[in-house]
Amino acid sequence: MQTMADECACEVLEVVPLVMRAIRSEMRSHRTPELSVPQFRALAFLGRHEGASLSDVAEHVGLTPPSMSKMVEGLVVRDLVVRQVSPSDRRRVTLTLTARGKSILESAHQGTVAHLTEKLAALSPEERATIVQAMQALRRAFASAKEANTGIVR
Amino acid sequence: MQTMADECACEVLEVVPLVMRAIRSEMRSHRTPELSVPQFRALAFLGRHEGASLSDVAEHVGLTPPSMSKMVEGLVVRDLVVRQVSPSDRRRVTLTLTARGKSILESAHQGTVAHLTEKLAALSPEERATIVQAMQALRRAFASAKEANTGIVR
DNA sequence: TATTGTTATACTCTATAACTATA
DNA sequence: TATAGTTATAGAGTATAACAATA
Repeated sequence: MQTMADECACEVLEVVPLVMRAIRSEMRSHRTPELSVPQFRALAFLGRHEGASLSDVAEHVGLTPPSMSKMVEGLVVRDLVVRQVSPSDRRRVTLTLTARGKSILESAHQGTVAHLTEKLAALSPEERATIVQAMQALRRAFASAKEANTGIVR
Repeated sequence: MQTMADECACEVLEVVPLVMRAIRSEMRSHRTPELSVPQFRALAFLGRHEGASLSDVAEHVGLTPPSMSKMVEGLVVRDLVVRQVSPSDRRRVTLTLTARGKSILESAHQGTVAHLTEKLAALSPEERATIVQAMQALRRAFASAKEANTGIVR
């Protein structure tokens, strides 16, 4: 069903940047502590993977190690993340959220979800259910092989 | 159904950045003529609205006029866009795609759709149909009142 | 005076290349 | 030699403020 896959791709290409723009602008607004989307994603990853290394986070967020090193430096200065040398392999660093980091991650998440929820309230319950299903499918299609190894064939 | 709207927002917040990353990386790859996502969106808008002013494009893409002015300067230098003073109101500029601009817009669109299609091929036809429906709903929820039609003409 | 666009300036984000420390 | 991370440097991309031209 090649036509359908193409149509689907076109729709995704048109709509995803639109939604992304809303997410970014909310994330950077002053209603919520100011975080860029990659910063938010890095904090969220650390929330789920306590003690991850710099490379782990870089790979998940999709940045090069130097860029991530710089981002982490900023997060450490802002007291959102603790960076420690790993005892077992002194080349590695171990990253964890501070209490403040956890709290700010949570606020940013809440604020953004609230804003999206407001927009989604214009839709019907059935449409929202469809969106949930679609997001789950897209997650399987686009998740990196490492983090969520589902049925992605090559 | 507040819970559902919240769940829906959470899913969107997790998955949309993931898909966006794939779109961006394809857009900037060398398979397709290198364009940033905002550049692509500006060209696509000009494809649909020939002779639009700088402010029109800035508003659609979501940039300030100075930023758009700079972007347009780059597109003019790359021979993708023509910038002319409007005869009726000499403060305005009239922007149009060059033949090269049209062709590069089309290549970028094709290349990105092909890449997305490849990823979506891992899903079932039913799942793709669900995604199409979800995208249509999201478009309604997030499109600016002014320009509901964000599509590319194919 | 108000509007349209540009210039000047500064800051964030990202990359590549070269380096340090450790294994 | 290979790996993990950092530093140095450069280039987009974006914003705000100030300006010029036109209405």
